[in-house]
Amino acid sequence: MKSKDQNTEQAIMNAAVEIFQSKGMAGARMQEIADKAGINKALLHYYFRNKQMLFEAVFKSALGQLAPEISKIFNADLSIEEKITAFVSYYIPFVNQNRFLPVFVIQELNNNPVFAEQFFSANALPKTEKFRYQLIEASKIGEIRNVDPDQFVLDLFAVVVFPFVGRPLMKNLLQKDDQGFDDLIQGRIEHVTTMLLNSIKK
Amino acid sequence: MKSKDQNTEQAIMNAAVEIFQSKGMAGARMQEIADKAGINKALLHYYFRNKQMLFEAVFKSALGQLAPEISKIFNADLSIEEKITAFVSYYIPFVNQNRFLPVFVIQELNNNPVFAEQFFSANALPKTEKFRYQLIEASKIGEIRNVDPDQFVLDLFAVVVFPFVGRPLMKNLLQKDDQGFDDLIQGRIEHVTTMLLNSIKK
DNA sequence: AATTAGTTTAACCATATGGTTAACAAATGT
DNA sequence: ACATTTGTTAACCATATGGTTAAACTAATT
Repeated sequence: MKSKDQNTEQAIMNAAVEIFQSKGMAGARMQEIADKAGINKALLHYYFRNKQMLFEAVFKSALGQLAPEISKIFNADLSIEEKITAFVSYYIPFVNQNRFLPVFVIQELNNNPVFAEQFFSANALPKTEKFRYQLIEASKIGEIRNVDPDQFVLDLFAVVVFPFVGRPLMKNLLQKDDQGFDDLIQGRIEHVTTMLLNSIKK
Repeated sequence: MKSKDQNTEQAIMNAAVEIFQSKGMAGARMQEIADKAGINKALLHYYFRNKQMLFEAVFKSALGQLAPEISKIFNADLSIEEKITAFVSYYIPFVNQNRFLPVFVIQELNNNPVFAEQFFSANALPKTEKFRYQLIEASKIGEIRNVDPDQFVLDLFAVVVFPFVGRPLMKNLLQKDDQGFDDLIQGRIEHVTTMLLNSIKK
């Protein structure tokens, strides 16, 4: 085998990430991915039988890292504050390094029933029950403000994920350039942590 | 002219909304839209010259209602609390009635440069400067906690928009069925309002 | 009844696109 | 050395898709 085999596969994955990210599954073109990877289109089908399989490979590789870690945090033996802090501190930098993921997931989950099915059945999702239970208990004993745990988990993901999903929109709305928005993301871990903790403080 | 002309156009728009929402611009098929509208594909091109124009028509019709109202709220002569309350109370029900919008915007803004350009140049976006200025002033005089106004506006949109964008994801994560998630949305206006106000309270 | 303008359709066209084939090139094993 | 396996390419194919055309149909208008 040629020495290139590893590099080629990686080159394809990298190219696919970019194209899928910016065009979505439906909008992505195999030719464009091949071009960006600097190879022939047939070679794409040699490494990844078809578009769907390439798509899945790219996707799983990125998501496989994220979900278990989040699950671990939520189910660890930590206080609410610690979990929120850990979640935010882990999630934001990760997504910042894998910006294509959220738009990708959102996009395909909304558009692609086959994908959705596989996605959910692949136990890719973190379990949040324990954390939500913790919230209920804490509010019972008056440790935190009375809050619907479902709403709070929704808030948690919202403030963390949305900046990446809505980046083009918010960039414009807040009149930032790319640098300025990146700076905002940089400061987001701290802001979001205190803001979330504040919102449930008694 | 036949009496049907209005109905046909509306039927097309309705069909297009559904298809564009669930498939995105790239994934939508003119044939499918025609089928759903109960007409011939050629008739689609008779009413809307091409896919792009149909897309824009559908989009503008929905967004045209939203942006001005948001702008009005942010620039009105209201207190911070009143603005937050008004924003949340208006935005959530509206998006709930036009669920395709956020995914639509996010999707195309991330994928379709032509769309992005038109979208931003059409002054479709609310101006938030005044509101952000208000936040700065309020924190200066100690009326609210010291908070980065950009981050807060980001939070504002995040907690309001994300549930609709991330619906399939969060529905699963929180183990809700459609009814359950709708109930959550229902309670969201109140939750989000208090949570946001709480997060900046001294 | 004939004309006209607007509406609708079936059939068609050009092209883009996902995917295949067959042949060639480079490693690898024997 | 040579046969075999693996990697890579150019050319090709079938189909899906956006869009067009020309003719038919409908309903007012003359």
